[in-house]
Amino acid sequence: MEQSLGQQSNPASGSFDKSRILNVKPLRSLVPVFPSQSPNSSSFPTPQAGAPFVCASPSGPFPPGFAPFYPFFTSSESQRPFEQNSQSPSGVPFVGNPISAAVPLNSFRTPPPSTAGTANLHREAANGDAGSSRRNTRNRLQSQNHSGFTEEDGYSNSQNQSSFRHITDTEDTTKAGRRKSKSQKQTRGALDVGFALPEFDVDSVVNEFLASINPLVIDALRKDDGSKESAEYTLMIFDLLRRRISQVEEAKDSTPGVIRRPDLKAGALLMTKGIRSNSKKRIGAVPGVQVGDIFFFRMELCLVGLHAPSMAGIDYMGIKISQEEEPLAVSIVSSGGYEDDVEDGDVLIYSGQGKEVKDQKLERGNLALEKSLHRGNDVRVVRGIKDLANPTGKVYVYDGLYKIQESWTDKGKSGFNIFKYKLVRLPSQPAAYMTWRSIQQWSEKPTSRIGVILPDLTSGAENVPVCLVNDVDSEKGPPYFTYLPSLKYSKPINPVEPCTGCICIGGCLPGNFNCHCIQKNGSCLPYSANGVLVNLKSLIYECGPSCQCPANCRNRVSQGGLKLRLEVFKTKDKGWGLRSWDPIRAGAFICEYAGEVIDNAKA
DNA sequence: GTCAGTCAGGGGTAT
DNA sequence: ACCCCTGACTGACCT
Repeated sequence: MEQSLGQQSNPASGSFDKSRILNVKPLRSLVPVFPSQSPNSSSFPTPQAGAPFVCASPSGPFPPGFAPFYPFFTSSESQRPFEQNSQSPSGVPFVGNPISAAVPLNSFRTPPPSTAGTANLHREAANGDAGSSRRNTRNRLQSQNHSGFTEEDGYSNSQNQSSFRHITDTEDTTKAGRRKSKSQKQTRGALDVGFALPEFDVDSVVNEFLASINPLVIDALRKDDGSKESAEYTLMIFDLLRRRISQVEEAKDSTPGVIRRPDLKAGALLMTKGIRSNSKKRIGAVPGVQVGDIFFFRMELCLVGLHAPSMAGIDYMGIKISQEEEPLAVSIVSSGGYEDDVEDGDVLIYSGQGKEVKDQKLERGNLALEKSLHRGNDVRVVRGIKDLANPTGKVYVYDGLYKIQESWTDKGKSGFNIFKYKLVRLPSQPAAYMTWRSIQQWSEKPTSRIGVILPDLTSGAENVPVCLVNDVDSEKGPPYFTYLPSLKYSKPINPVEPCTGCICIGGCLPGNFNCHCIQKNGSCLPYSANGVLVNLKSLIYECGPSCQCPANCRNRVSQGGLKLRLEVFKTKDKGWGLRSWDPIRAGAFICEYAGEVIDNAKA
């Protein structure tokens, strides 16, 4: 996506808001990434003019010559974020709502100062809004209706009811459907809510979501099968859909023990709709996918055509050689499921497929790897690694092309024969997996990173250290720089109306429509179980000190402070920058945008 | 917090 | 129908 941001080196004209947020794919390496200088000949709607660091909102407004590059409907309506009931041209509520100017969060971690003004400010902020930003958001707050909902997400209140109403009338005659609706009734029966409940139906939400995608983008995805844009649009749509499904399913049925797989559901839907990239299998590099690209789900590998099987580790295809067709391996995923040997970053010892309850056979993927050894074709390798920043998750890194050098059979721990394949990485490919291996070392011992000036420039102000690094010249740090973990006000802020907290003793849970904080967020918890924002919203209400939920409540994500390993680093020719050692999922909280608050006059 | 165990899944290939 | 280096969830275990 960084390439979409512009091609010239002139500074931004200032005619649009740089603080707006994009839903972008995470950066893939520790190499500084800047907007591409190369001309873009894609069929996708991409900007023609711009500059490095130019940042445009998904929904505009766009500078001259800067076309929208967001796959959802945009209209002049959507550019007014405080508008009630914003609708797409087709009359469908926007799924990806316009995001207003970024709002600095007040720190919940620092104890309130003793002055009355700032104490009030703290209380106000902790109720889910931020001091000075409250003034910015007053319009929105005034647009709340009498039920206490904001209209911003397009799914609240009366619209909610109409959006979801027909679902209750829809007969689901499947077994699963009956089971679900039964449990849904039980859940609802236990609740005594004083307002009309929204009816959550995944199918309807999915249909609304799909309807909100600009058909031109879907058309372009089907025609342009294999480009950077098609891969990135596909992944962006997948992740937005996955998070939305996850949110709706949780709110609909929060019964413990129900295993939900929004990744599979979102993936299968996009597959059937043709929203995918490189649907035709091929040997070698995949257009639009670069060495070092990271993925968070196996389904993403399917969708961009990197590795087709949703679970299996070996992907292969039949290749006609002279008269006969023989299977050749095209890609493998090394994920630690077998006794692989990954000592060296450029060499991978990969075990054949077949669970160790009997001798493995030379068939399917194993046969394909054997044939590829003899034919000498390139094999794509994806490495699965533990996501240190998110212990429940895994990260898949595309590590480029390898060749199979030899194969043998070995006795596994269980005593059965397993096939082993030695794969060697082709030279002159950018570092990918090895970068992540290095980061794991740095996390344990930051001083092992080359060019470290300070292991923690926050001096302990954050939960995790932020490294200061310069491996390009001798400068010892950015000038005129003081680290502030939270907002600093030059004068006290006037208090605003008090907020009512929730009474969720054990923490706010999805589906609890009695929760005041969930109601304020449009009857959906804004965060997933691992703290990722599940829906595009311009304003989130977190729990505060007047709430009875604990500090680890799911609705207190930003209050947990920085969790990612960041580093401030020197670039070759563009000054100092900030990057992350940890992979950052779309929607994840990174850090508070803190600093000294100045008024217009001072600015 | 970590780990192993459980289980419902989807895409693709083989039959 | 079958295969498979998923991923969400649970509960035992440890610190």
